[in-house]
Order: sequence, then structure tokens, then C-alpha cells
Amino acid sequence: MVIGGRRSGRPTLEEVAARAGVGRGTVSRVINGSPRVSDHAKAAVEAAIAELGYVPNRAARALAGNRTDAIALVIPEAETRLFAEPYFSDIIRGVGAELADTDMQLLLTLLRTPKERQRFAQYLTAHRVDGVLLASVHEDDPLPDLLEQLEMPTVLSGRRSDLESVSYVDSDNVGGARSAVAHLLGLGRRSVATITGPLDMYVARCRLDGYRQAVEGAGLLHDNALVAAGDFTEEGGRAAMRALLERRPDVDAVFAASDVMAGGALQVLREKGRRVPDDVALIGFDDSAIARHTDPPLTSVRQPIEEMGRTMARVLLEEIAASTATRRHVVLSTELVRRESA
Amino acid sequence: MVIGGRRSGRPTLEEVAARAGVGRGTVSRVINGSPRVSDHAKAAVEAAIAELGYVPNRAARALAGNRTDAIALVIPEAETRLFAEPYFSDIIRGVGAELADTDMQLLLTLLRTPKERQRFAQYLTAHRVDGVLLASVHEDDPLPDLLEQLEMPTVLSGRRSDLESVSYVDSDNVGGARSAVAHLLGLGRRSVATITGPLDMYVARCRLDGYRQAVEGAGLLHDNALVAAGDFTEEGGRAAMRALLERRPDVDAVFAASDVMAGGALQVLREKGRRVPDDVALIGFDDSAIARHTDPPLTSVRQPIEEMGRTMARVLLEEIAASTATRRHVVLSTELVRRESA
DNA sequence: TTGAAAGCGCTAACAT
DNA sequence: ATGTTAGCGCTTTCAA
Repeated sequence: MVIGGRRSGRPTLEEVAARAGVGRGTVSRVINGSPRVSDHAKAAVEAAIAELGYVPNRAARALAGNRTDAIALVIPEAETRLFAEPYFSDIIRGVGAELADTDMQLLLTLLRTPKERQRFAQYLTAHRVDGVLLASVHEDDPLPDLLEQLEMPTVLSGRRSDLESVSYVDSDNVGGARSAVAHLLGLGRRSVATITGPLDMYVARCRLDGYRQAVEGAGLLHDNALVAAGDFTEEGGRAAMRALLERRPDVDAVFAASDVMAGGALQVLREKGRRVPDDVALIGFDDSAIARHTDPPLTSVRQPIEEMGRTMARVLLEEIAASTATRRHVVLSTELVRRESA
Repeated sequence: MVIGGRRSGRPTLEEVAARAGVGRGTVSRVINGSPRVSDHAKAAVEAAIAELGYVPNRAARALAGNRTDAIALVIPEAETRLFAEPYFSDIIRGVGAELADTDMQLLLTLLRTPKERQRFAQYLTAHRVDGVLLASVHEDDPLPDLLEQLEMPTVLSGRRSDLESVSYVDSDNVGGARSAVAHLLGLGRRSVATITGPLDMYVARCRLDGYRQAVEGAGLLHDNALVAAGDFTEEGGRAAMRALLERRPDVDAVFAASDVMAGGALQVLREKGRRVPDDVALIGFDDSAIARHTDPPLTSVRQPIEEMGRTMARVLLEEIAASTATRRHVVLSTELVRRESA
């Protein structure tokens, strides 16, 4: 078709315009759903598009429109090992589902080494994504602040603290944990242990707080021997359960800060010949709005987490839309002028 | 900075050139590592880049260079539910690791509905990725053929058949299964069952073949009651194990076509009070080059699968490089001229 | 409502 | 070895 071999052979907007007998601007308007097009022109353009099998070139669009139509799902360092846990795959599925009828692309970014984080910071600076979904935030993670500085639309799963300044989607961790433990206490259990998540994560501390509140609310003394640290993994749950059984063989109930850890604990309990829930009652926090009671059976109800993924994506898309609007708007306000020329 | 507010404020190649006192071409050459640059010019450009904090604009690059610097990892329909299995996360980690020091981006594409497949086909046609990694291929999947038609660099994990025409990374499924089952037979077991994968996948059929070869090679009769169909999931493994125990309570060994299914089978065996491996020996196929013997312990060795992911990415990058070269080359040959004008 | 025209920032061909 | 130039395909003013 073309000597240079550079042209891909696919029809361009210009060709569509020619075929439809209109100008390029009109075609662009039709593609982008502008209302300022006559029905007649619109029909002609749509016909031409169909006949030619035209598909807009994303790179050209990104270049001209200064956006990328892509968002990044970032999974930081330590978490890549958790990647196999249902939590992440559910989040991903939810995000994917929400994005399915958008033309946003999902970029998966695993940040293992500091070097990779560095590179990613560059990505962001280069504005190669329109927004960021940040999973599993630890308290000292510098990424949210960077994102905020760059005014990059961002949604966290969980938050760094009570005062989180960035958008997030989170569960009622304190309340859920409290109600779960209250349930165990209501069963008449008196040596209720907990397997926590990594305590540098706010979500984990909240669940521990909920546990404490319930225990103390029942007039019981808080006993550190009943608290074992986990890391949200099944293996962590097993280790913690072993530790608990060793320290307090009389334990008669366990609240695990994650579902997966409850699964690990269950294995160990069975291994040691404990009956669940008769001998030891077990509950795992499911990340849905309330704790899920795993006694008697430990079945999986994953829809809720997937739903969180959907929500994250939805919120992010809104933020992106808003930020675009803002940017456009602020061009007229003194504030942005200041910011732009800074 | 700019009235229209469209400029992002980031330095452009042109500004770098000005600062370095060279032409734009030279800057481009330096960025792209061309050898045709004097050390002096190179140093000046690099200094300017550092001072300005210049980062190339990917969209502009993609538009001008007719490439995207992105590859898609595609996980089809049925598999999204398997997403939580270690297999996928390991593949993803491997791919991610291999891409880490490239500037390729990883697009995650979950294809659940026919509509999503349709959309993805458009993506491909629009050349929005430079290459595709296709996970978990079923025999009747039309995607590989589409990819081939489009001359899109592609690597499959597994293959559709013995005659696979697209690049793939696969294990020695027949041999691995055979050796695993031979091992069980060597232990003196005589009622060796197998839990298969979905039989519309070549990989699953190969493992079943290996099982058969070993059984028949030992002079035993193949008994269909000893074959239970699974789907590579833990739940599938549990169901299959239950079926096997019902049909052949005398089963004294099981070869599961996947690690995860072996895990499920183990749960059921323990539930039913069978001793593993004394009463029933159990082996799961680990997708690394050979089967992993899970008797006595069922430990996870995941590095190999991650390695498969790395390999897939590496091969794909090579294919992409080659295809670029080919395209360039073929511009000179009659063949492409024909193809281009077709 | 619509066409024309000016870029967006870069790569690659061309001419030195 | 290096500067210059012509696009890549689109969005977005600006006129009309």
C-alpha cells in the first residue's frame, strides 16, 4: 500500500471522512459521541466506519488528547507473594469486570524491588496512565503521597490510617471484628484468641482493635498470649495457630483477621485433633463488610471481594472523569493558572 | 505555562535538544541507543535529559514508531475462575519479572464473555499491543488462529495439539505423567487411579496418556473406573477423589494431573480416614518439567512455574523483535508487497 | 452544524 | 555523525 511500509493498512479517520463525505472533525465528533452532529452526518459516518472496519488508533488519540485510557493496578513489594490468595484475584476480577464495557485498559504492575518502584514513579510522572489502583497499602508506603502530589486519580484498597487523604475502598474492619468476636463470646467461649494481619497495615490493626473492644466489652482481661501475629497468608495462619495452641492450649475460640488465615488455622486444629467448632470455634474475617462466621463450615463466598474490586474501579473512573473536568475548569480559574505556571 | 492548558508541562525531546545544543534527531538517537552518535553529543544530551528530568512520551513514540511497547496477557473465559490458583499467579510473576527491566507494559486481559472476546479481537486488529501471551489454551479456542492471521507475535502456555503452529511453552506432560505413575507402580501399588484435567485441553490429555502408558506398560489392564475427570481446581480434585473412592474403594494410589487437584484429593482422603501415603499414595503433576512426588509431604515448589512465565515473556520479546525485523526486511521482498496491497 | 487547520511529541528518511 | 523535515492519526480550536 505504502512504499515505506510504515502504514499499517488500517483505515484512518481521514479515510472515513472521505468515504462519508464529511470533514475529519465531524468524524471525530461522531466517534466521541458529541451531540453537535446532525443525524444525517452521523448516519453517514457510522456507515463509513462499518464499511471500512475503522477502529480508532489509540496512540494517536492518547497523543492528541493527552490521556492514555489506561489505569494501573499496582501490587507492591511484599504482596506479590500473596498474589495467589483469593483476595487479589477477586479484586482483579472485579476491576476487570467493571472495566469490561469501558475502553480503559488494565495495566498490571508488580512492584517488587526498589528499582521497580523507581521506574514506576517515572511512569507516573510521564503520565502513562490515567489513574492508579493501589492494593494492600502498608502504613509507610510512600506511593500514595507521590500519587497525590502528582494529582493522579487514585483509589486504595484499604487505607493507611484514619486520616487517609486519598480515596479508598475499605470495609468496616473494627465493627466487623468486634461483632465476630462478640459472636464467639456469645457462644460462651472465654479464651478467645486472635490471629492478626501484619500490624503495619491499618486494616490489620483495626481488626485487632475490634477484637480488643469485644473482649474488653465482655469484661474479660486482654491477654497477649491470645494474640498471634499472622501475615494474611495461609501459612501465616498455620504458624500462628500452632503458636497459640502452644501458649494457650485451653483456647476455645479463634478470630482470624483473614479468611485465608482461618483456613490455615483450621488445618492445624484438625491436625492436632481439635474439633471445630465444638472444641475450638473459628471465625475468619472475609473483607466483605462484616465478618463471615466459619463455624461450622468453611465455605467460600467471594462475591463481596470481587465487588470491592468493582467499586474501586468505578470510583477511579469517576475520579478520572472529575479530574479531567477540573483541569478543564480550572484553566479558567486563577488557581490553576498559578499551578500551571509554577 | 501554556494558555490552552493542554501541554502537560513536561519537557519534550525538542527542549532537550535545545538545551543540549543539538538537533532533535540526535536526541532521539541517544534515547534509542543508536551507535551513530559522538560521545560528546551523547554526553551533552544525557546531561540535558538529567537536568530537565525528561521522560519520553510513550504515546508519541507509539504513534510515530507504530508500536505500543505493551503486551497482553490473556486469560480466557473459563479460566478466570482458576485465577486464584497458584498457576496463574506464578505465570504472572514470571512474566512480570522478565518484563521488569524492559519498558514493555503488561496488559491484563480477562476474557469472560463472547462480547469481551469480540472486543479483544478489535484490540488486536487495532494493533494496540505488540504481542500476546495466551494462557491455558483449550483445543477449540479460535484466538490462536486469529492471532496467527494477524501475524501477531504470540506465545501460548501449553498448546492445542501436537501440531501447534503458534509458539508455545509447555512441559513434558506425557513423560512426566508416565514417570510419576511408574513411580507409584514401582511402589507396588496396583490400583492406581488418576484425576484428569479438562479433557478438551491437550495438556490434560497428554497427562492421561502418560498415565495410560505407564499402567499398560506395567502389564495392567486400563480400568475406566480408575479415571476421574477434574478441572484443575481444588474443588474438582475433591469431587474426583470422592468419586474414585466410591467406585473403587480399593484404590491404593492416585496420580492427579495437577498439584492443586492433588491438594483437594488429599483433603478428601484425610476426611475419609485414609492414610497418605501408606494407605493411598498420592502424586500431583506440578507443571514443571517433571511430576512432583507428593508422598509423603505435599509441599509446594513454585519456582518452576514462575520460570515458565519468564520463558514465555522472553520468547515473546524475541518474536516481537524478529517480527519487526521481518517486517522491515520483507518490505524489500515481493512477498510483502503482495501482502501489503492485498 | 461543520470543514479547515494547527498541533500533540516522537521516529525515521533524507541530506549534509 | 548530525541537523532538518515530513509525517504518524487524532483532538480541538477557530471560522464559517
